[in-house]
Amino acid sequence: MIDISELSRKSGIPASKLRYYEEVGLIRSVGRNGLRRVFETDVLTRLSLIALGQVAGFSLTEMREMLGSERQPEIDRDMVSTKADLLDRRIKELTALRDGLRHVVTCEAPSHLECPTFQRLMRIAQTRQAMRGREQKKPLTGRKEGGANRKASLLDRI
Amino acid sequence: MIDISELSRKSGIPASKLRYYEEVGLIRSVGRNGLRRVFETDVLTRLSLIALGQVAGFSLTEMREMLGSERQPEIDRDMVSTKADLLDRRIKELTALRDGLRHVVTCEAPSHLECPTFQRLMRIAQTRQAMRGREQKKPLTGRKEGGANRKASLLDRI
DNA sequence: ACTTGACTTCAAGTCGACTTGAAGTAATAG
DNA sequence: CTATTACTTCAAGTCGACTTGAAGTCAAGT
Repeated sequence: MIDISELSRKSGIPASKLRYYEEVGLIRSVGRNGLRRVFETDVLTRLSLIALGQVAGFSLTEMREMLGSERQPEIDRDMVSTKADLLDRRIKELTALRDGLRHVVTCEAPSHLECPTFQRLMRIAQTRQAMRGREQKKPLTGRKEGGANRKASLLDRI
Repeated sequence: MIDISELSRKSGIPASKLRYYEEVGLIRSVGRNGLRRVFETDVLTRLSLIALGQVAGFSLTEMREMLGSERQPEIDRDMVSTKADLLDRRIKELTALRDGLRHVVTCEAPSHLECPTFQRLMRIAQTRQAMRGREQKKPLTGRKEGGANRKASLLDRI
């Protein structure tokens, strides 16, 4: 049992962020001491899990769904698997990109625009541009109302 | 010489986005026909270049600096090189992550939290969390005033 | 001469993940 | 018994990259 400042200290996460995470249901406090939130120490693990998920490209919303509000966070294997595949594709793209960039640095074609490697790169970018996913997102909080659309997909993030 | 709707059609980029790009100085129109913007056809190349840059993790601000307002976009080799290195690091991270995720799917440790691979992963995430860059950003437009701080670094995007 | 349709500007909204600031409260130190 | 300090809430701001909407303008077609 620790309070928010200690959790903050131990996790390296600012208190505001912790409050935010609680607000959106990613973590929960087990009670209060006066006004002060009191957490169980195992939220530390959960926080690591969340940080990991973020690096892997999960959104907080996804993670809330995955981790559930369960005591023992049980991980959805299908979701993880899908994400791994997504990562894999992204890695391939980035690798092509990296090699392309490296090439650009050393390439001595009169102009990059005439260099075939560069042109292949540009085609990659175009392709990406073309396939923009259209999905419905449910808001994390209900704080700000309004209802238009922008359909950022997983592909944008990973 | 083409007008915006044709540029939009040919590039697959919505007109609003093209106007925005012009507003922030990424592309420029060579004149007007009435109110209508008129572009030179070679902005198409520039737009590909921009798309490419985005995939590579450049921000629009960076690209404005790199591409300059020059006719022949000359590319800054140092910047590209740096970006390639950044990409490289990111690729390594993502690879570790992907392998880790794959492992998680098949791992039969009683709980993921006890699995050493998983714990190594979590350490990666923690490390990332720890090193948050602090840099000054100049705003792209002067549209919305205000001056607090949030220091998203390149690392967040790539 | 007028309508139409495609453009124009400008301000404001959107999204996710937070941070910031003002105003309030409550456990502890003296 | 009051300060102090550390928390609390809630609304609003931030960032980048755009999109949306209202209101205006203009060239071309009838």
